[in-house]
Amino acid sequence: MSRREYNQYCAAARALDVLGERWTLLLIRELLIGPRRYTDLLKALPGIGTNLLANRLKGLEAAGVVQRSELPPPAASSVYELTERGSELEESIVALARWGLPLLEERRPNDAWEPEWSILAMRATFRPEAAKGVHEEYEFEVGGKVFFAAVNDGDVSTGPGAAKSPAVTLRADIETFLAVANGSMPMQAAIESGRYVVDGDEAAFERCLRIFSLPERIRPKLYSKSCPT
Amino acid sequence: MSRREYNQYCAAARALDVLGERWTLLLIRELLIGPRRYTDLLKALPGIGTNLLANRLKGLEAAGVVQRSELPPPAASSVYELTERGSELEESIVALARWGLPLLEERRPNDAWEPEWSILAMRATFRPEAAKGVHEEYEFEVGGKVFFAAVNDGDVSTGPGAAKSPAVTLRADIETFLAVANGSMPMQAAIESGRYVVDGDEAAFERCLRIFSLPERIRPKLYSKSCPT
DNA sequence: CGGAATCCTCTTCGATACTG
DNA sequence: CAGTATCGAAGAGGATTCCG
Repeated sequence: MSRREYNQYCAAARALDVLGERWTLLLIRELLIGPRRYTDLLKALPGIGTNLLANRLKGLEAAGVVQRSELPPPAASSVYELTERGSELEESIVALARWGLPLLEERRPNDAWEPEWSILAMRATFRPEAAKGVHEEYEFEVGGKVFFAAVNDGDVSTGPGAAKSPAVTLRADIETFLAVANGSMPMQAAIESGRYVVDGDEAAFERCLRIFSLPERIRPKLYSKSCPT
Repeated sequence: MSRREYNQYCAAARALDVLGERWTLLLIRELLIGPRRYTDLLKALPGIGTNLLANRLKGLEAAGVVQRSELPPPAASSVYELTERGSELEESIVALARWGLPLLEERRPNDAWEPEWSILAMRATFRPEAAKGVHEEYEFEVGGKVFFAAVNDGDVSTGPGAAKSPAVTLRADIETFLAVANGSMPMQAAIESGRYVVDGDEAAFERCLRIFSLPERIRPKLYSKSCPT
């Protein structure tokens, strides 16, 4: 019952033997954000089908990429999480995401979106050259979910939860957050409409925007769609 | 007739909508080495099946990742090559390959291997910290195929063909080259057996080995297999 | 011979239903 | 909540044929 393999003595092919099936890399993306229960994963991956999820988890567990762990008694439930080896996939997934950014354009009617996905997206849009000498944290609250980005010179770490001491806090509803993020709504307009709220140091806010801006080449596409003149 | 898509407003998911099908990333790996004719691709991807290859190429062409171009009259034939956008996948594929290196272990009986694959493999095993201050080229000839690596401080470029002015030239048959590369045969033994020939500056040779060595953590696995004592 | 289109079988996917 | 069982639909893989 061996999984289909490529039979090539090539590191990329061997990686794809483990990761190349449908859903697998998205499942790992989900676990990169943090440990998740089975049903959380089902919800975060609409369309996966419960048998496939179970198969993938089993395969990844056998491959040493994922492990189960039991939560302590009060919350008697088990979660899936990445092993250390699994966490090393972050680099690959962020690289893929970076390549995929120009494909994002506007959100389509059936597109799912979870605020947590920003946590990885920000690592993909992070521009080290704009972050030289910057040491500060930003906090976000989108659709009720809180996450942070901690910039440290040319480096960034992001995650769920609050920042320790944010220089700025940004709050928005999902639609407004996405419209600003993908460039189809100017930040200025969003703030004036009251649907985007910024608290904290103004200069830090400007830095935050520069550090996590989308690559320039995809902005024109977006603007030309939403502002056809 | 729409391809299966994930319907997630997420850069990684969008990238996988284009790249996630079976064979696609390996096909791109092949084109990263250089332009290829249809039949070259069939040979380099054993098992793909001609209809799948045609489908994948069509899909990637539609996605702007691959383009066809006609060679000038003498060699009246057409080749497939990556567009600029397609070439930007190098980072993602090298990241995947780097993650897959520990899975390589020994070559299995049915594993295909092409000398050209070293061209990408060397970008995956390249260790920038070992290449600080180094500016020189290495040339390789394996199974009759020639390729080079040009190290430039913390940077490397690799490709098919001869180096301009190699500091060292390494020559070996396929089996010996692989055995040394994956650590199951000591370089010393290979040279002494006469199946591995090194020409040029001795110090440069040592640097070359350090710069492109496999990560330490996978070496013990290999040695314990081949030297069970 | 290079570059596919067609046909046929087998596997995998995806959705729903069902179970501890 | 966390999966297993089932089954039609889509995709993969191999062989063969077709066209220039």
